[in-house]
Amino acid sequence: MIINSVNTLFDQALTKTSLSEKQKKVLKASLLLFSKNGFDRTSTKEIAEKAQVSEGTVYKQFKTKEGILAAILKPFVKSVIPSAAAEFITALSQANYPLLEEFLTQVVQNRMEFAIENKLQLKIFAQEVLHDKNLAYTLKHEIGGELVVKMGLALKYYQKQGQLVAWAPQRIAQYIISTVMGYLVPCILLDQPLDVPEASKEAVEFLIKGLKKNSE
Amino acid sequence: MIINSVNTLFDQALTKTSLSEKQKKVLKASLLLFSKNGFDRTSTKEIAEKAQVSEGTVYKQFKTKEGILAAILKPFVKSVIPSAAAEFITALSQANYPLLEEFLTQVVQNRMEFAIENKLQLKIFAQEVLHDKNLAYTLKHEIGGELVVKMGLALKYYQKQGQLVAWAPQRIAQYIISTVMGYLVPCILLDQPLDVPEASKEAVEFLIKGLKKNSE
DNA sequence: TATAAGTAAGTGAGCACTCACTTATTATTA
DNA sequence: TAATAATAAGTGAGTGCTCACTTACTTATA
Repeated sequence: MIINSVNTLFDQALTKTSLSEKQKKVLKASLLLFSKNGFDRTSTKEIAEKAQVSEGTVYKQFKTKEGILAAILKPFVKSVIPSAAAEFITALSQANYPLLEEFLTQVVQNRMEFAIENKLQLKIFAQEVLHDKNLAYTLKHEIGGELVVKMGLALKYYQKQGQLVAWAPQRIAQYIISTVMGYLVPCILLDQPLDVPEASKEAVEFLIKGLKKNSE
Repeated sequence: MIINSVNTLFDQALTKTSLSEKQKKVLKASLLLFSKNGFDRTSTKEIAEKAQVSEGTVYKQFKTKEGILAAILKPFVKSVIPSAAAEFITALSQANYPLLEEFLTQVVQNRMEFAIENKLQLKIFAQEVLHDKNLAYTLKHEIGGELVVKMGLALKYYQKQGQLVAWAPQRIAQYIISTVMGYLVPCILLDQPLDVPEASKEAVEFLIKGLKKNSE
């Protein structure tokens, strides 16, 4: 199998780097193999073959196999917080979304699209999180914590508006994330397509019901 | 570190087998090492050391390393469906067809306890699911499908009663599972304790709001 | 005494990684 | 501009090490 037009967002990110064509092929091949078979069940020989490159070339740029993994995951992880934060802010500040439902629809749909575009990286990240407690800790406290703070700003706005239950932002964020994950997990595990507009519509229907402030 | 009183339920299951003491120690050690470091990052030498047993002993009973994994996961996976199905039935019949909220509380609390008791196996299973698409397929269609059918019986009852929204049982089950998973994942990843009564109370509060039939 | 359980030193295969070398690209100078 | 030097990119046959698994043997049990 030849590697071409696999992961659009990933390809875009690659063009911005100063890597040679062969090195980019190494990263693409690694992304595919790691996500399919796992980091530990992928040999550097396999990577070289899939990238149509010698094994020495693999090691010219990336000093270790872990280095390849880092080169794949770092840009992804680093982009999660900024892109999500930006999404919350635009959704809010545009003031286009006076209703909680509109805000949620926009954010849920956008985050689902982001996840689908990065589903290979997400799968590799999940594999690593299950192997490395430090990474799990980072995910919860640094990434998760930061996201809750950013999202919390928006949530508090809707709580003041009386549209959203008065639960802790952390708790509300958890429900939003886990509900969205419910749609993403099968798609990531089985590499199936996801009807994002339909899924986000359904998810938001449930979330709104579960999170709206009951008029008393 | 010595292996003792680690996993109560696992220990109980072990006593029912015809394995020798040393073989049981092999399984216990493997359970701990696999869940902590992952299957691929655990060597049979490490297992033997942790079990205070020679490497040959490991291979007397379990012909391959995969065999050890199967001996750990099979009893767990096989018990998921029956124990859940039994729980749905007892939750319904014991309290003589309780309110949806009472049913959900009972089921959610019970399943959370089951998950916590088997969290090491669950973590190993998750690792494997991310590596093996066939296993992911089995999880979704055989295990998941079966559970939805069993749970669906109860859900349909509550739909007829007018207590539960008229969404597809598959969809409702997904929301229940993902909401519960939201509480379980951090605890499984970081090996932290979970206040099950509190967590299930919170989860049900949200689920009831999101899933109750709106009186029209 | 026969069968099972346990041992520890192998064994060969596969792995991540290296190194001496070749080829391509860029910089420098006549 | 052409020739050459200097640097970088790429190659593939190693290399040593770890790993899953075996085997010849010893000890315990029925």
